[in-house]
Amino acid sequence: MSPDFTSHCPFRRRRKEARPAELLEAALTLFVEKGFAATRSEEVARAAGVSKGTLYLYFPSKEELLKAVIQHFLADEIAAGAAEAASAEGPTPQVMEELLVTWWMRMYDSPASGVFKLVITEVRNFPDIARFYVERVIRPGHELVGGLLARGIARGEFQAVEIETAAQSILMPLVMLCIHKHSMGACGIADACGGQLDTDPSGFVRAHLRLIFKGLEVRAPERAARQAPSPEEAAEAARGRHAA
Amino acid sequence: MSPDFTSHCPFRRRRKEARPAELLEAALTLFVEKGFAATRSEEVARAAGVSKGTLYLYFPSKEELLKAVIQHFLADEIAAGAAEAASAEGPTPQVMEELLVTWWMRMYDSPASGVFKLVITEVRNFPDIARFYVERVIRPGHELVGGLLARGIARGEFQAVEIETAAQSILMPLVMLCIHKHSMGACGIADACGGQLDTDPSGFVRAHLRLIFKGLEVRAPERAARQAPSPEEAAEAARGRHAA
Amino acid sequence: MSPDFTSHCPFRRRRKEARPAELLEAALTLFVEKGFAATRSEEVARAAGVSKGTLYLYFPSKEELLKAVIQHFLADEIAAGAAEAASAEGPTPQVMEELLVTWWMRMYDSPASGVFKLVITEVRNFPDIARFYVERVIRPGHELVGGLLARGIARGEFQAVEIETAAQSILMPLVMLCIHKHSMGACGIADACGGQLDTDPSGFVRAHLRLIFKGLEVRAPERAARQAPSPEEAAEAARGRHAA
Amino acid sequence: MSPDFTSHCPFRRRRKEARPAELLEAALTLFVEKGFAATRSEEVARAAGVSKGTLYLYFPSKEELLKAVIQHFLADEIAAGAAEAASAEGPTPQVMEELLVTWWMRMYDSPASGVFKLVITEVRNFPDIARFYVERVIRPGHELVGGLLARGIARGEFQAVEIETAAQSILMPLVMLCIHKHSMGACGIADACGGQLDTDPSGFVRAHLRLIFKGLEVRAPERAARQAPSPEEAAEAARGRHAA
DNA sequence: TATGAATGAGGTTTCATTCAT
DNA sequence: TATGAATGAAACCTCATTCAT
Repeated sequence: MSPDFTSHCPFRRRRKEARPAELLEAALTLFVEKGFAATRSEEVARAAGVSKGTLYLYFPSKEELLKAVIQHFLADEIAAGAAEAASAEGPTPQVMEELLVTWWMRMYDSPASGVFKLVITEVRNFPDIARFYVERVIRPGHELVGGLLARGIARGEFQAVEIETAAQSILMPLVMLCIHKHSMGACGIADACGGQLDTDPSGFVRAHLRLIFKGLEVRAPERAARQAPSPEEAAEAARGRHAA
Repeated sequence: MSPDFTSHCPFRRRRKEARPAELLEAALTLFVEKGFAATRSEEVARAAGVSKGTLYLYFPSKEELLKAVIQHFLADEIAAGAAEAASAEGPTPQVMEELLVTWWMRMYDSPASGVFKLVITEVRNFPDIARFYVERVIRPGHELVGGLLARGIARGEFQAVEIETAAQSILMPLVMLCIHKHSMGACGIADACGGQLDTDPSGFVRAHLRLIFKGLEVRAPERAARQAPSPEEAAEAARGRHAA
Repeated sequence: MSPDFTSHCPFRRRRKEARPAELLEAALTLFVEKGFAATRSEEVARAAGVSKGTLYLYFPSKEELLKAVIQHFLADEIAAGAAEAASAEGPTPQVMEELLVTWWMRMYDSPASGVFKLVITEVRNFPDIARFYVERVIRPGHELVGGLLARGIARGEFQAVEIETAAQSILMPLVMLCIHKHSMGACGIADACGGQLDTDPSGFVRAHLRLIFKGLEVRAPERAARQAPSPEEAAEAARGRHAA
Repeated sequence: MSPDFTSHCPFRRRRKEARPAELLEAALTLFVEKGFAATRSEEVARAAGVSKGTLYLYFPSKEELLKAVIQHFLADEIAAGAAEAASAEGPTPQVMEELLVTWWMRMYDSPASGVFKLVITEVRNFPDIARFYVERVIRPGHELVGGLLARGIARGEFQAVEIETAAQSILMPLVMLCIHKHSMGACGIADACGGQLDTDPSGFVRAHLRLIFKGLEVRAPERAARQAPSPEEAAEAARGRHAA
């Protein structure tokens, strides 16, 4: 009865093929903003520019939509960046800093940054999510950081710390940065948590990593350095101080 | 004018006074587990051992119950612990370690640990929450840690780092530990994030703080001090490399 | 356990005996104001200065309270005034005017005036009410007015109109006056229906009765008193008389 | 942008357009019968042949449905009839009688007759209603009758009575007739108020108007036409005239 | 007798999902 | 393929009534 322009019209065809991705992105945004249960499926449809019924042509239920959202953004955005670590050259701290800052800020700026909040919120209601998340986010993330830590330790650049725990200390603030962006950070309370999180997230990531690298304590050797540093020590200290 | 018979009725009175706390605890547990929107108010009532109607004798709406939950557990549990910092004696790193481990593990083991997840989840839907949270949690927490950092710097124990940022690096993993407890950690996936988070949270807190204190990098003076590694040191390094 | 002062305390005893009447009056006021279904039984209790439970010591249910309210105020206030008609002396129009104005304004000023609105509102939900109302209000009212009309007709003071219908024309505006008091008249819209209803209800009753007595038309004989009617006027008057 | 398929679907469209009116009529009937608060919104839906949810597609709440009911039936039925008065020709009493009988019986027979009971019942709970009612019913009604009274007075057909008060005397029984239809009259008590109200409402309207036109009293001039009044009669008549 | 905490049936409203077009 | 009207289960909340004190 109503003529089907769809198959003849390249614009519409493009729209049709783009639909699932548009729906997923709209769903991610809304689920992250309001939570899964508090988001109405019609809102998702409207945000993607289609009607309620159309949503159900692409996803059989709201719950399947949630799972698809998480899979999609885990697969595309998060895992992608992790691969670049292997080929990196140079001193491990610098490699690690550049790699993590680059990787994480891409995450932070992409819609995928919301997935962390979403997963935290919904894992207990939809335990399937846990499997994806462990496999696609936690494991790759820890392998990336753990690999770099192991390399640093092997090369004598890092102390022989317990790798898993150190990876947590490194990664957890990065994850919190993304969570913050989509919770407190979206509430418009200026400087809620110390303004740097909102105003200069990559600066925070960098500062965090350097604190982890250098440590907080003023250690004996540095005080020793006042007496007589070796030439190597002096050079390294200079570099470190400069960078900090 | 009308005599208050309630005060003559000890059983009734005790229940009436106990009810709000029972309801708040039940509500916290369920809101943290399932999220606010996905928790039915009748579930809260049943979990507190009363009927649907009774809940509404004490809280005028589900939303007010949420706000009361957050206020109650922020006020009672979180802020309480923060006060103990001022009177501490001794070297700042040890003081800080003992204080934070004690404080945070009390949080972690109490129902209040769920508030972090709850706030993250709901703050955008109920922006009133943000104010409480900043005033009662974020600010006291940062003041506690920031104060200790400032003391350490003043005493020459710590390097002159940017206090706010360092406080974030210190606190964020602690917050993540609580969030983890109520999200992934409650999903029954063994070793989801490296088992230590679930099996030995206080060990993780301690290890995290020591990493922050000592730093990751092997700095020249340390190597210089030893010159040649002892056989034990060499063996340990090898094992570390192996583990990684 | 709680000492029973009631039996020893004259004030309280008086209160106890007065309770039913206080509850009935509070109930009437609220039922008239908000309607039966929209009035909560606790509101009635509070308005009477007792607690929810006490209401149920005197009336077994909200519905029985309604019936008691209507019976009480029909019996006491309305029927009472009707008896005075029989003994009246003098020309029927004056008797009628004085009697109806007096009787009705006592009604209008008493809480019983609300019963009309209440009955209209609730008869269909509680058909028992209809019986009371017909027996205690409609029949006595019509007998009062009908008796006076019959007397006037018998004495040649009134034309031989159909008594029932004329009684309706006389009484309906009086009933409407009471209804108005408790509906539009209570809405604070000045002059909603022509201000006289609100500002001078007895003036309205009197004017209404005089209009009924004298009629609206300027009749031929009156003009005849002034001058001789033209043939057309006579014809028209005849037609008018015929139509009547 | 998104094509409107609704317009291609005549069955659907017809239903969608018909629904509001069907719901309004069902709501009026039930609200008048049982009162607003005692009517469940599902009853309204079922009476209109739709499900609970569908009602809420057309009206955002039960309260808005009430307001829509009153607006709809005030606008359509009541105001409509009032316009016909201006163009009428002939002697004012006849014009008035024909016009009011016609107008009012159309009201009486239409569902709109219930609006009077509904407004009386609900106006104090929803004061917005008062404004509509005054503007759309009371004012037009009084203007219609008041205009005819003024015309009659100007032409010397009517005595110079106070127009507002006389309009009340004329209209109030008509309003009561409608109220009666939906309260006592619907209770199945035969002859509750004198059977004519139920069996011959237009007869009542006509009789009421004639009583108002002619008046009840047998007046001196009429008797004068027949024979000379006795001195007593003259005295009594004088007294009567004085009082008036 | 008087209280008011407690109950739970029942009311209003929402929303995931279906389906005729 | 796309729509949005329709549904009804289920959520939130109210309130008449009970009952231990």
